[in-house]
Amino acid sequence: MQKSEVTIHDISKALGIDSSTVSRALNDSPRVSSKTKAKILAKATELGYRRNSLASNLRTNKTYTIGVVVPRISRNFFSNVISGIEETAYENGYNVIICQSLESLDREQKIMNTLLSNRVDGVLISISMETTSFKHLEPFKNYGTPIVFYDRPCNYGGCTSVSINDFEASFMATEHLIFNGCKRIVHFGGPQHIELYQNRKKGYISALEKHGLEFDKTLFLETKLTEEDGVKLAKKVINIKGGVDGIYAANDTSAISAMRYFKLNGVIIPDEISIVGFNNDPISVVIEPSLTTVNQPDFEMGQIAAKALIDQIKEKKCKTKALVLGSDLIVRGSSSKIRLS
Amino acid sequence: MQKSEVTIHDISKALGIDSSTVSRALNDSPRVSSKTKAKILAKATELGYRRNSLASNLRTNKTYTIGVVVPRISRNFFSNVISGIEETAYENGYNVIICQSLESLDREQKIMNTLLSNRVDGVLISISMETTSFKHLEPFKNYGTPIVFYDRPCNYGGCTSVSINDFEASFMATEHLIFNGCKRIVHFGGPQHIELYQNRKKGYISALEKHGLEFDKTLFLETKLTEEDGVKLAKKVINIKGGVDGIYAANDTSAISAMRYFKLNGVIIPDEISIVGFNNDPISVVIEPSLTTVNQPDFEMGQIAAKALIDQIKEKKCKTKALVLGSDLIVRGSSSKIRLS
DNA sequence: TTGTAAGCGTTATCAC
DNA sequence: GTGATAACGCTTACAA
Repeated sequence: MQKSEVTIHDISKALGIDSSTVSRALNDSPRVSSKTKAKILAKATELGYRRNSLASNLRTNKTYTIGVVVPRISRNFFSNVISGIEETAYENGYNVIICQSLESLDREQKIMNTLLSNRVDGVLISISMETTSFKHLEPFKNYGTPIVFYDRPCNYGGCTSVSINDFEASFMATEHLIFNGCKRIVHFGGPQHIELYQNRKKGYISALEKHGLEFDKTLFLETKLTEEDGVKLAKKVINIKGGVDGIYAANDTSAISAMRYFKLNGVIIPDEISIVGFNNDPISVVIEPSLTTVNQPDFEMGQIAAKALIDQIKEKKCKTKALVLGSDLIVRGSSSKIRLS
Repeated sequence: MQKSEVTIHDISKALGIDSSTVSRALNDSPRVSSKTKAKILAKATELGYRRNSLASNLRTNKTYTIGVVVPRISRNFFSNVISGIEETAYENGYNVIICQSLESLDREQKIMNTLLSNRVDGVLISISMETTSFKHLEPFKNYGTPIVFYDRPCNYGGCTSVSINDFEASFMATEHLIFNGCKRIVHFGGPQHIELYQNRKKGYISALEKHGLEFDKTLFLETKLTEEDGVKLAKKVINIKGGVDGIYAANDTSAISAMRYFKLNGVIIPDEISIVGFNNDPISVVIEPSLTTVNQPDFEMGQIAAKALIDQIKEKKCKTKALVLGSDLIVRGSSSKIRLS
């Protein structure tokens, strides 16, 4: 019931040892004899001492905390990335502070301000879909606080980006539809100021061209790829002149939402329209037919991004511009002319 | 390119105004004339000043940060709770630091230690499935740092718990199966040292008894309700002597996993076995047949828990022991003898 | 190996 | 309304 805040000075007084020695002992410095170290540690636990990180961080100008900015933690892909980040961070003695931008630039700016004020040692960020300028990242440069982008790479200040090869993955996905006989393939694209979605579009176009299919602008539909967008997109697809026999969506959320709309409206998948998504969301394997989709190494991406950031915090490593991970297409029922379970 | 850390002293020097006045101005104290306030603010932005929260927090012994401990952020229910927490926290000027226990007591203990060291102003926690002792919460009492439980209530130190009425929800769910003609209903239960799962079991038993169905111990199956558990449970159910015509699962994860196993093995749902889950996971509406499930006000739960905690941090409110929210059963195809979409 | 003393950046308590 | 000064709890030269 004591409202104590036991400090090193309390331990110091209790033992008649100077607080500097206590500090050293608690930090396991080799400059303290093991005898006194033991005495101090014992007293510390006895009194219920807990280091005050605030004071310590202020003094050392290190927080051992990294900020993680994520568009939306409820997306399975991102929550797996976060788990990977946490794993690596904790292994290296870093704490993680997670913030959701909810795809809003305004929130993202506020978040960056708080992270700055809290003097995080580094930031891992997947920029929001609204982010077009990087002004809110500038201050970090001045402070020498490293930033690493994950999933959505950015050409900014020579920062490292960790992602998959979106062009190639997109190319594969589109080509798969072509191999399955699709000739009029719609692409559900994301905001085109985001490099990631540009690359997915480019991969799509490139695959079309390789197979002698001309890129038809009316078959490219740009949205934020939310569940609501999925329904709107599905409606549009149904009304496209000349018909559509395939869809390559830049995420599963929109693909699944569209699929559900099609099913409710009697459009047979994959017989009438084949669909390929992106992210391998848990729903993609449950929906019927199951959704063909691009699988990314999400957990690993988190680990690698965290490792890269920590290396930069320790400034032992030179910055790698881009770390590119592999990905693979998981073929399921939604894209095959023969129905699979 | 400057490696500056602009402090109030820099502003102080630049203007020939004492740093204490600068501090007051930056905190919008009424004891500074608006003229000097304007001058200081202008200089601050000019120099790119950012408050050092570490120093400020150390001095004031307040961090305006609350720790959130969550079993697993990838669970839709929890990520929605988190969104609710963040919303309310930010509105009230609090930062949120999210930590995953991954249902491990060991991790939970480590997390609590870090939160303590970081001197969070309060903690919101949904205890892990392994948590049987509360020793790791003790230190918070000594520091006078309030703790609020959410989703999984606990009788500990007079702390507030925010949850739904699990007994009632469970009762409803089970009764619904009975109304649909089920006589041999299996319950997929969670760890019974957790109050939440005790209450769900009690609700199940109570509903059975009300309708003259005896509680059969062999129909109660306790696991951690993971996806893997769902498969194991489904196998067991198929082999239960005397057969089974209904399942009430304490979460959707296990229910959905079991459903998928049943479907692959030719067990027809709901004709042969009706199923009801818990949490209204996004998958529950996509799977076929869609899953009848208990819907909880997740986002709201987060808001309310955060509000309760913040009130206690400000010590303006007396502690309410328990805050109980409503819930409702969403009836879908998995529990009706007539198939629904 | 241990002690002394200064300081991290901010705010609170006095004065004036 | 503003200024001087001490203090929050910890770390780290430097001294002993």
